[in-house]
Order: sequence, then C-alpha cells, then structure tokens
Amino acid sequence: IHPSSQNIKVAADAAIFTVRNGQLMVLLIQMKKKPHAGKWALPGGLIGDRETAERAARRILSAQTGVADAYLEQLATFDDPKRDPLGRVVSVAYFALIPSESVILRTTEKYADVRWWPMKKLPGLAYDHQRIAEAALRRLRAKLEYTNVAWSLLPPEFTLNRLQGIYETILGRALDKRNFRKKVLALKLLVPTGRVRKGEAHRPAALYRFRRTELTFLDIL
Amino acid sequence: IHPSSQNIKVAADAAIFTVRNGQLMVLLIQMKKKPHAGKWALPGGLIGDRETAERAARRILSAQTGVADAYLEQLATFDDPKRDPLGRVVSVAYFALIPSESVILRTTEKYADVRWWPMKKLPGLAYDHQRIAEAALRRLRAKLEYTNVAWSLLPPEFTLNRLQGIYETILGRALDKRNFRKKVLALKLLVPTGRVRKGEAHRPAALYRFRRTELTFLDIL
DNA sequence: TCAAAAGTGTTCCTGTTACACCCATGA
DNA sequence: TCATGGGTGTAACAGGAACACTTTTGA
Repeated sequence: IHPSSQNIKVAADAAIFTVRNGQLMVLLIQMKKKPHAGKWALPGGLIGDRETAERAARRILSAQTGVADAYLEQLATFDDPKRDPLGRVVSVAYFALIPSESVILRTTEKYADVRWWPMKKLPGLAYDHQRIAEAALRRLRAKLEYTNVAWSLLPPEFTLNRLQGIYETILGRALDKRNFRKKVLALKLLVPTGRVRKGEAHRPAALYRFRRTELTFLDIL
Repeated sequence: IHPSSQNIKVAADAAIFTVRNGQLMVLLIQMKKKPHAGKWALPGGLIGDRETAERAARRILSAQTGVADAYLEQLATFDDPKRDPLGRVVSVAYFALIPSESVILRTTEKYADVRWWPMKKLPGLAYDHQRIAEAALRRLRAKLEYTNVAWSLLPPEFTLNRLQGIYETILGRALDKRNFRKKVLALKLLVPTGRVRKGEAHRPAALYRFRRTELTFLDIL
C-alpha cells in the first residue's frame, strides 16, 4: 500500500422514501450523462472536501425535494471497487423519510427527470443502487418495529388508520385494527389532539400527533 | 463542488472484541508516529485502490491477531472533516469478534505495542476512536440479543455456563441460569456434543456447539 | 466430607393474538 | 336510508420473570 498514491472519490447517495396511496415510494433521478444516460438512480454526488457525508446527503435531499428537515440516517458504505465503471468511488449511503404531503419535486439541470417509483416496481437501477435500496428497505422495516420513526412519514396530525396504513404498507402485511390501536396507545407514543377530521361521508376520525418527533427506541424488547 | 479537486483518503478501522476472564476486551495498538505518538488507537489503515474496505479490515485483523476467519461486519463510516488533523480521512469502521483462545497477538514494526484493553477501562484514544468503540459496543449488545453471533466469541465446544458468561459480560447484567438455559435450548441454536468437560473439582459440565456458525436471526421478535 | 460448579421445574404475570359488531357522518 | 370508514372489548395463549435445592466430581 502506498498511501499517497490512493486515488478514491467519496460520494453520498440517498434512498428517500415516502408512503403515498398505500405504496412505499423511492425517489429516483434519471441520469443524463454516460455511462448510465437514461438510467434511473438514487440521487447522490461527491462530497465536498470540508463537507460531511451527512451534510452532502441533506444538500441532495433538499435540492430534489425542497425538504430541509427530513429524518436522515446513515445506512452503510458501499465500496466495491467496480461499482462505478469510471473510477473508484466509495459511496456512503443514507436513508431518508418524508411525509408525502410536504414534497414538491424539482429537477435540476443535472438530471433528465425526477420521480417517485414504487419500491415494488423499480426500474433497473444504475450502479449498485438496487442493493442500496434493498438495504434501506430492510433497515426501514426493522426500525419501524422498535422505534417511533413513523412520525417522519406523517404530517403533524393524522388518524390512527393512516398510521396503521403506513405500517401495513412498509411491513407488507395486514395488521389487526384493534390490536394495533391497543398497542400503539399503550406505548404512549401518541397524543390525541382532540380534533377530528371532518367532511367525509363517514364517521369523523380522531386526530393524533406523535409525542416526540425525534428518534426514540420503544422500551418493549 | 469541483469533483476533480476532491482530495479525501479512505481508511478502514476495526474494533476487535473478545471476552476474556469475564471482561469484554478490545484490541488496541499504540502509535509510533505523530501526531498521536504514544496514544492508543483501533488498528486501521488506508485501503488500497482496488481493495474493498472489508478486505482491508480483514488484512488488519489478520496482521494483528493471526485470526483469518473471524466474524466481521461493517459498523458505520466516520467522516468528520476534522477527525484526522493531518488531512481528510474518511474511515469505514468494522467490528470483529474472536474467541479469546485463538489469538496470538503480534505487533508489527508499524506500532509501538498491541494489547487487549478492557472496554470498561480504555485509555484515552486517538482520533474519534472512542466514539467508534462505543458504537461497536452498542451494535454488539444489540446483535447478541437477536442473532446467534455469540458463536464467534467461543471455541467450537463450550459449556452453557461459559455461553451465559459471554452474555452477562457483554450485556453487563446477571442472567438467571435456569431461564437462560431454557431459552437458549428452546431456540435450538445449540447441539449437545454428548461430551463433558472433566478434570475439575466439581460436577462435569456438558459441552455444546452452535448448530450454525454463520449469522442467523432468531425468529423470536 | 467438603467445596465448587452443574443441573433442574413450577408458578405468576404480562403482552400478543384472534375475532365481530355498532357508530357517526355525508350523500 | 345507505354506504363508508371509525371505533370498541374479551378470552385464550405464549413467552418472560422470579425463585431454591439436588447432583457430581476432585481435593
């Protein structure tokens, strides 16, 4: 090893998720430049010399979605020497969660297009981004069960059924309504706002908010 | 951002753990070179241009301990721009587990010394290695509870009390002997070898081995 | 025979599952 | 009045926690 000769670039990539119409969606950009022109990929880019990878990830997130305060966490680092055909690039991958209502997608001139894709029907992805997306999904499923991260996929006030829908969509299975409510209320993660959602052709639903909007581990384990 | 101007080095660092005499130990090397001469640190080094970070971590592990087939997993990437005073170095940290009997420490000319340190009484560490070690410990504690990783801290055959000791040492609390046995046997992680450990001034202990010596998630969650 | 660690069951409690009907509203 | 989603309780079961004494051996 000759340290001074090391020539590796460091990038940050972000798997940005939201739940929309009962589907888990990932944000993808369509690439303009070769060698992957036309292909879809996770948004990302090289980090600055004095920039942390997390800050780079937030910069990317904000540029594509306009969301500045999303939940973001480091996922893993992908470093296969052949992952980028143009040269050695090590990617620190992040995963981010945002409520679907807060998003206004905006493409930059760097990319041909930006779109939400359902996680179930991804197009072929550039680089090793398929693997990154799968790793992000595994992490999301796990965290959903032992933390309160779901708050970051929802607007400030929401109904219990909406929350349950988030869980069902991401975990990929139906949950019993009564048991779900019993459990989530017993955990005291939520606070009733006292307000209801009116104007629909059925009984109005009570609105709740999360007690804490920061990552909290549930003490049931 | 000017990609071509990016000048960042990539290193791999390893938090290597073993359990010895009822203590969780971490392997540290003592540095020779400035700016941290005399200080203790996790073993690590820059990765090669065509080397994965994991391979670099295994190289480091093998160089220090002579162990080639330890359990190794990526922990996280540490990338604070100021973590290394001599320049921007992003470190991909790994954590490794080895049985204490298989180790023969060997220092290389690169370092002043190599030693096991009890996790409870670490010396002041160079760089951000204290944070890395703490993150590794958190990961280890979590994985111990929902996987069979403990196999990688034990020789091929061992007693149930030895296994329990591993759990108690790492989790930092006493466990009930009867409940521990009941649970671990119900999980069918272990297979009795039929052999016993004799030659001690008390009743001989039955020896067990792990059914699988690869990472397996327990289906109780 | 003594010291030392190995080994073994039961009870209680709590959290999880399964399951079906009435309620409030807008159209 | 009807269609639609909102809301509620109970019984059976399983896994986790607490707890103390007998067994086997070498010295």
